[in-house]
Amino acid sequence: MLASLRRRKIRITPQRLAILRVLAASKGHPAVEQIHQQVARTFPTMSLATVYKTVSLLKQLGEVLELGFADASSRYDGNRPYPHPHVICTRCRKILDPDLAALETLAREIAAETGFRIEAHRVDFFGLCPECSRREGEPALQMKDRRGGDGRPGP
Amino acid sequence: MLASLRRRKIRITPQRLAILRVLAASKGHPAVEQIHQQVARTFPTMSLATVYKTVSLLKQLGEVLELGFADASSRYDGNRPYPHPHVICTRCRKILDPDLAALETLAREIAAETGFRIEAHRVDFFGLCPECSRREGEPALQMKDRRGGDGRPGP
DNA sequence: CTTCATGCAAAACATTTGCAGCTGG
DNA sequence: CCAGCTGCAAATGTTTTGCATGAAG
Repeated sequence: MLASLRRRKIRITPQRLAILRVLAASKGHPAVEQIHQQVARTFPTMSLATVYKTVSLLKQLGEVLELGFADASSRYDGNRPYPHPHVICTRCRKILDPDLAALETLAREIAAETGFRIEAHRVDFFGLCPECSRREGEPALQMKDRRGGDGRPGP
Repeated sequence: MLASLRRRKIRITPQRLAILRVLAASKGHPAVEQIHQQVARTFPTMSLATVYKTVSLLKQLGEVLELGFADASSRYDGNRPYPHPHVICTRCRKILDPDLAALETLAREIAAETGFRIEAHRVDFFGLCPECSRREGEPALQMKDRRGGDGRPGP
C-alpha cells in the first residue's frame, strides 16, 4: 500500500502512516471518528481534518472502499478496496464480508435488461447477526441515527 | 395512500396532500429538494422543514422508501415502498427499478453462509445508461458530490 | 529549498428541532 | 375547540475549506 503512495509521488508523513496502519490492521470497517481516536492515541495532535483528507485521498487512489450510510456516517474498508457485498447487523452494527459468487450473474442480468454499462455496485443485506438474534430481548445499542429508522443506509 | 393516513388518524393537510401527489406521480426517485420545488409552485409558503417532516412520517408509515446516499442526499420512492434493486446512472443520475428475481436466491445464500436473519437489503448497481454511454465525450452533469467520487452511494 | 501536508478555525450543507400561531376535523 | 401542523429561525453534526506554519524529499 505504501508502494502505491510512493509510486504516485505522494508524501509519506507519520500521520498518513498511522492512518494507513489502522486501515490495514482493522478487520472491521472503521468510521472516520474511530480512525481518528485510534491514531490520536499515539498522535495527540492529529486533527479530524487530516483524517478526512487522507481517507479521501486513499479513496481516490482506490486503496480503500468507502461505505457511506444515509445518516451521513461513513465506514472504510482498507482490505478489499473494490465493490463487494456486505452483511450488516442492525443491532450491533457489525459488518461482515461474505463470499458471494452469484453477484456476477446478477450484474449481467441487469445489464441485459436495462442496457446499462454496469461499472460498480453496492450490495448490502441487513438483519440480525447470530449473537444479536439470541439476545433479542435485551436493550439494543443506541444508534445516533436520526428518526426511527433501522440503521440501514437509506437508498 | 390517503387511506393509510386516515386509518392512522393522521391529519390530511393541503401541504401533505401536495407532497403525496408529487411522490405518487413521479416515476423517478425525487429528492427532498425536488419535492419542495415542485410543491412550491402551487404552494409558495411551503417550507423545507415541512417536506422533511412529511417524508419522514411517510417513511415511518412504510409508504415510501428512502434511498440515502453517501453525500447525504436522499431520494424517495413513493411507488415501491419496499426494498428493491436500483440501477443508477453515474452521469445523469437517472434511477431505474429493474425486475430481478435472482435477488431472493442471493439473500438465502447469505443467510446460509453467515447465520444472519436477513430482514432487508439495499442493492444498487452503478454505470452508464444507454443514452450516456453514447455521449461519453460530452461534458457530464455537474454533481455536488464532495471530493472526486463517482456518485455512487458510499457504503 | 520548494512543494506539499498539517491542523486550527471557520464555512458549508443537509437535516432536525423549538416554538408560536394556525387549522383540520 | 384543541391536538396536531406549519413555517420560520436556530441548532446539529458531519464533512470541507482557507490559510499560516511546518516538515518531507
